[in-house]
Order: sequence, then structure tokens, then C-alpha cells
Amino acid sequence: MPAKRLPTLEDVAARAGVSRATASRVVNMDPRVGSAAREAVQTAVTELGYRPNRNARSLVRPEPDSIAVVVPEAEDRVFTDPFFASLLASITQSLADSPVQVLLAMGQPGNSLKIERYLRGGYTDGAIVVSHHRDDHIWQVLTETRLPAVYVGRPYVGDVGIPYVDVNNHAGGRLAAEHLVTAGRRCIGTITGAMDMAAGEDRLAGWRQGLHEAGLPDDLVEHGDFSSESGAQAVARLLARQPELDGLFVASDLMAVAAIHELQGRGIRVPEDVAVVGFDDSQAAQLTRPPLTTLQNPVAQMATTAVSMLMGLLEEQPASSVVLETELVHRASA
Amino acid sequence: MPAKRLPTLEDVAARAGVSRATASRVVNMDPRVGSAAREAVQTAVTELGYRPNRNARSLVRPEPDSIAVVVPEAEDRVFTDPFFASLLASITQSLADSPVQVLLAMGQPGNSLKIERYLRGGYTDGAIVVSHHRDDHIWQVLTETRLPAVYVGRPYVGDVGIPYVDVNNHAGGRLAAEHLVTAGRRCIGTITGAMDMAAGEDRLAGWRQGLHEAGLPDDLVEHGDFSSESGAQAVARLLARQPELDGLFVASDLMAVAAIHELQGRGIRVPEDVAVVGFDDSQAAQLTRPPLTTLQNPVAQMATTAVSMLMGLLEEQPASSVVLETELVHRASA
DNA sequence: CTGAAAGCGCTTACAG
DNA sequence: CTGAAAGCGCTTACAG
Repeated sequence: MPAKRLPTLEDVAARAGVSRATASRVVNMDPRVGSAAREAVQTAVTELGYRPNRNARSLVRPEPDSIAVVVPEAEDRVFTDPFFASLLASITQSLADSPVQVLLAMGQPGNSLKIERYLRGGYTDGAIVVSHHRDDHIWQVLTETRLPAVYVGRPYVGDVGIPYVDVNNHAGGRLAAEHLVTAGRRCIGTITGAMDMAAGEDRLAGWRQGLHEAGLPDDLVEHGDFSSESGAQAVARLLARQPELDGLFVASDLMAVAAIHELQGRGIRVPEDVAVVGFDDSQAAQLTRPPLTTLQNPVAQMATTAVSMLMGLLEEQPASSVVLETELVHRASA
Repeated sequence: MPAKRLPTLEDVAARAGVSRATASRVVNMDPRVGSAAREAVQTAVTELGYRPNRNARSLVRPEPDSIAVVVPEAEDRVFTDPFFASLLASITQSLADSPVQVLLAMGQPGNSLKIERYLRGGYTDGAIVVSHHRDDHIWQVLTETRLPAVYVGRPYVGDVGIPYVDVNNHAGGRLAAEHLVTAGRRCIGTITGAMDMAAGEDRLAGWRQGLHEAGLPDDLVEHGDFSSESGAQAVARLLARQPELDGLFVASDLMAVAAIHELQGRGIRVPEDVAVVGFDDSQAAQLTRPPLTTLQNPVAQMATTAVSMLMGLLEEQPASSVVLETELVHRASA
């Protein structure tokens, strides 16, 4: 099979009987070209199926920025978890009218090399990194290469010199605990998120503090990883440990919905027997039965904030991290 | 504000006191470079925060292919509709281990110019286009530029010389009608998908044929657009027209779930009063109450098929369209 | 092991 | 209106 050679501007020019300069002008819609030459070039273009070589063009002409949205999670997870889904929707939407190209890069640890190569390779002018796990080293690539970048969700490892936008997870966990306590619950457990993420840790710590302040024990803890299945499994473990459970804070709506299904499947009523508080205020929170009491996660606001921070960074304006407040959305589940 | 000039290889070479050639070799991990030079270059690279100019590099060195997945729909829709979500997940997953870069381009009509410019601009080596509406002219851009491309879902306008992969929507509609008829339903309606899409038309036509064959009327039709809200609204119109409704085929699970909620909200029982058949066999089909009887949409298979068709096209191997079969998944709703 | 030089495909002042 | 020529930032035979 002969190597495929794409037609170049040179080919177009030759076929149209003009110089490369003129051909280039036609392709770029420069008005000052004679109509004869213009038409000759245009037919040559379609006959040859000419597409400009973007690399050559970009080399000489300034290009609109392109940024990468990187999600170090498995592909199915990214599209399945409503948190990521709405975050990505908001990010792309807020950039829809700008000339900025958005590229979505995802992939579990195994493929993080692909992401790193991408970031290092000069393919992109900036990055929004969503979700940071303890063992991700993407931030190192980012600092080494000085690629303008913003995190959504505080990196687990703390300050790495890259600004982030986050929701106050600690306050959220505490509000959840307080709400359950106020509702008269006394045997309160929690299902955590991934413990190698700041959001997982902080929501747990906040919940603990809320129980401490009420003088209640804080040892009824089972770990999830933010996935639906992990929520169902964790509530089963919780029940095995403590059948008296009457209140439950679940670190994400996705897990909470699964946990409620699991409870209901065992004939345990929500909220009568066990009151459940979620986190995120996703769409599912309203649709599930009973509707979920949960903590608002200002996803759209985080998205637009991250975008404008990054846009600023691209213009050399320094950005500082911001933490958005959350509040409890009271529905029927607790 | 001074225009930001990124450090070039020239700068690195100067700082390290070597030639551009040597600097280039170090950056590209060419082994035959003296260790002194190597180190000098490496420190220069990190001190300067040098990132190679991808355009310049690509111009001279062959690059892995990059393909665009284009979804001519609004961003929030793309991430919200489980059909798109799982399709995109499958596509990206099946390309995860290859060097091929995947770029996701979305946007409603208003932004289709941005997509067209992208496709024309030589940014990408091929495209998988998901979902075609009657007024989309993307296929024209594709043929004009001879960009290797594949559709997921037969284009509404028919054969445009671009191969596609699709599910047999007509057969699905017919199976749905047959199932409802067999279940003893006699007053059967349908909520269609978007009628400017082949999937919308074909599912309706199949349903019609099924009812014809049973000697039943096929005029109880209300149009949706595949969105959740449209499903709820359409069922309300159907009920207003025909309170005796006892069977319903809804052209997507997303609409079906919304329709069922609407029915239940009015005290109408599913399946006792109205039997409902969906389409897609999405995750929600299993989770909703009652679990949804629906038609299987082999999304993952369509994704991998589309990918391999496109990969073939990139190597000049012609591809022909394929239509996958569907079958009814029997659950409790009908 | 290292450098001078050519060349990738395009655009754009600069002349005419 | 049009073309010859320079140059964008990189890589890679080709010499040495």
C-alpha cells in the first residue's frame, strides 16, 4: 500500500496554474485575488480534496488557544458519574462561544502516561484538572512545564503551587451531621468517598466534627469510592456492624441512591428507620424516592470559576484558589 | 502587557551552550549525546520551562492520528443523555490503548460553524459523527474535504457516501408493537423521538407496521425529541387525546422513564393500566420502578464498530455500513 | 558525540 | 492583482 500523501498547497497551486501565495490567499479568503485565479484555485481545492496542514499554518500564524480538561478516571466513570458529567458540560458550555478548543483527556493510572505525554508535548496551552487522587503525579508535570493549570477540587497532596476551586467539603460534612442530630438520630454512620481524595477526607472530617460537637460517637464509618456499587456495599457492611443504625451521611448522591435502594431492598424504610443525607444535589436527588436531602455542590459555578481562572492564567494574571460555600437542601430522605 | 513569548529550542540551546541539534536530541531522548551536554540541556529546559512547539515538531515528524468525535447536540444534552454518554465512553475506551488522540466536539446548530471550521481546518485526521439531524450539513463538509468519517446512526438524508453503523430501529419499533399487542393491549400509542432524525422516523415506522399487521390503528402518535422533558409532555398530550390508552411505545428509555413518572403521578399504574416499552436498555431501565421492558441498543458494539471502520478508512480500506440487530428485553413495565 | 544545513507546508510583508 | 522569498520552530541525514 503506497504511503498516503495528502495534497499540499503546492499541488493546488500547480493544478490551478498560480503561485503558492495566491493559492494560500484564496484558501484564506483574502479578498485581493482576481476572480479567474480564485475560481481556478477553488476547483483545484475540491478536486484534490485539499485540507490545509494545520501544523504548518499554526507555525506561522497565531492560533486560538486550546485547553485540556483532564480527568484522571476511567472513561466509563467519567461519563457515568453525574458530578463529572455536569462539570464537563458546564466547562465546555462556558467555552462554547469562545474560539478556545477544549480537549477532553481521561484515563485511569495505567493511561496517565498518555496524559502526561500530552501535557508535556506542547499540544495544549493550559489545563483544567478534575479530581486528584493521592498517587496522581500530574501536578508535577504541570509545574515542571509551567503549563497554566487549575484544579477543580483541592489536590490531596495540598499546596502544589497550582490554584484550585473547590466546595467547602468540611462544612458540608458537618452540616450533614448536624442535620441528622437535630432530626433526633443517635446512631449515625457515614459512607465516605474515596479516601485518597481531598473531598473524601474532608467530608468525613466535617461529619466527625459535627458528631463530636453533639457528643456522639464517630466510629460508624465505612469507605466507598464515590461509585454507585461501593455505596450499596458499604451500607451492607454498616448494617452488619450496627443494625441499630438510624442516620446516615453518604458522601455523594450517586452512592446515596444506591444505599437507599439497598436499604429499601431489605425492608428498611427511609427516612422512618434510617434518615439519609447525600452530597452533590444532583438531578437524581430530586428524582429518587424518597427525594434526597443533600448538600449543594455548586458544580456550574466551580466550572465557570475554573475556566475564568485559567483564562486569566493564560494572560499571565495570577489566580488564587477559591472555596465555595455549600448548604443543605432539605427534602424527604432526612 | 508584553506579548508572551514561549522559550524555544534555540533559547534552550543558547543557555546550555550547545547547538539546536543537540538540544533537540536531548529533548527527544536520543541516546548519542554526551552526558555533560545532556545535563546542561536538561537544566536549561526546566529552568526555562521549555515545552516543544508541537506544530513545528509535527511538521517534520509523523504524528499519531487524531480523530474527532462530533456530536451536533448541546453540551448538557451530550453529557446527560445516557445514549451519548455510554457511546462516548465506549469510543474513548476502545481507543484508550492506541496512540490515537480523541477530541470531542459538540455544539448545537449555532455552533456548528465552529465544528465545520474544525473539520475543514486540518485539525483532525478523521471523524466519528454521532447523531444526524435533517438540517445538519456536516456531511457535506466531510465529503468535500474527503475527511475519513463514519456515522453512528444512519444520516437522515440517506446515502451521502459516508458509511454508518446503526441499530435496526425499524425492527425495534415493530417488536415493541408486537409485544404490546401480544400482551393484549388494544389502545396503543407511541411517543416518537426527534422526527428530523432517522432513529426517530424508523422507530415510528416500525411501530406502525407492527400495529398494521395486528389490524390496529396507528394514529395515537405524539412527538418527543429524545429528551426527558419531552417524554413527560408527550404522554400528557396522549392522555388528553385518548384516556383509554393501555399500551405505549416510547422511543427512548430516557423519555420512557419520564413518561412513567408522569403516569404514576396521575395515579395511572404501570403496567396494569398502561404497559410501557422503551428503547435503549440503558442503566435506568433496570433501576426505575417498575423495571422497563425495552429494546436493546448495542451501543458498545456500535462504538467499537465505528472505531474500527474509521481506523480502516484511515488506512485506505473501504468500509461499508452495518446495521446491528436488536431484541426485546422483557422486564416488568410491559 | 556534535554541529551546519536542509527542509517540513504554510503565510505574509515586500516588490512589482 | 500576483509572485519570489523569507521565516515560523523543529528534526534529521550528512559530515566530521
